[in-house]
Amino acid sequence: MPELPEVETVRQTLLEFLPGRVVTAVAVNLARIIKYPAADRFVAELVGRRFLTIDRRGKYLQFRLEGGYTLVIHLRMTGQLRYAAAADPLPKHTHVIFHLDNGQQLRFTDLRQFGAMYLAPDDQILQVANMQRLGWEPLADFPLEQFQALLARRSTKIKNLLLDQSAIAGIGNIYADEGLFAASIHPETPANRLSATQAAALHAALIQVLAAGVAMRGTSFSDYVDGLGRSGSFQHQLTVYGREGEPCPRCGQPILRIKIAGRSAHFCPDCQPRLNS
DNA sequence: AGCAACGCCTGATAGC
DNA sequence: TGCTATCAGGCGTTGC
Repeated sequence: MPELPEVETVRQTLLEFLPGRVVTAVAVNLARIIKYPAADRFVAELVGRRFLTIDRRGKYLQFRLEGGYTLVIHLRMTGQLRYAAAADPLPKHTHVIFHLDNGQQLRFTDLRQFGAMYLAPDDQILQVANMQRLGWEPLADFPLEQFQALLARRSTKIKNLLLDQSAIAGIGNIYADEGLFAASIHPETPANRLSATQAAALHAALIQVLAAGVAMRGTSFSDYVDGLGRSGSFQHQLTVYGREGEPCPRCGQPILRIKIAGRSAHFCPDCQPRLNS
């Protein structure tokens, strides 16, 4: 599933090809992907516009367009954005195709149809895409003391807090589990039971695993590929995610998987012990 | 306000 | 073999 490192890798890939290109036509084959405005207006307002650059905020891609508009795309679980030649075979579940003035295409493919697109003037796009709620950008703006203070006033399980996009933007299930293992913290620990030292270790661990994920061009665990359809390689570095029953890379104990708030959490029971009452 | 459960989706897999 | 049930989970919504 695309999290911060995967979305960042897609951004970097597409940045090599999209700036300067003009949208000549847009085919919307599944209208529910277009959240705002209605699909016909979405198409009408995109055609003729030129891509300027691409930004990322959390797991959201922001395509800056000529004329003061921004196109926001969220890949959710299985979304893929690929730059391809018009003659390349069209993958199944391709729901939106942006035709470009050089004959190439930007294609959005999404097996589970959870992905989302928004188009609005620059000064309205954050509200339209509900991005104003997003919290710290962990690789750019992640103040340690404020993170420690947030943990101290929240009682929810730390795994839930890491997945809360209004706290930290861009962490999903894979990097949450990997960060907690790297910091030796049990995923069900109440946030306000962590010491300042543990919070600092978690802060450092999150930055470390996210940066490693970017350096390895993402985790291709199931569906993820970059803007040219290429796999990442962080899946080979995973310590706990998807490794239920396999030995912990640190101590050899079998990795456990439990459910926390409906999501799976993977951890080592020896290296990530529960706090004593 | 904080927190948790549910719905949206399809393909892979488990179980009968 | 072929069917059905379950699971995967990001985020918006709903409700406690």
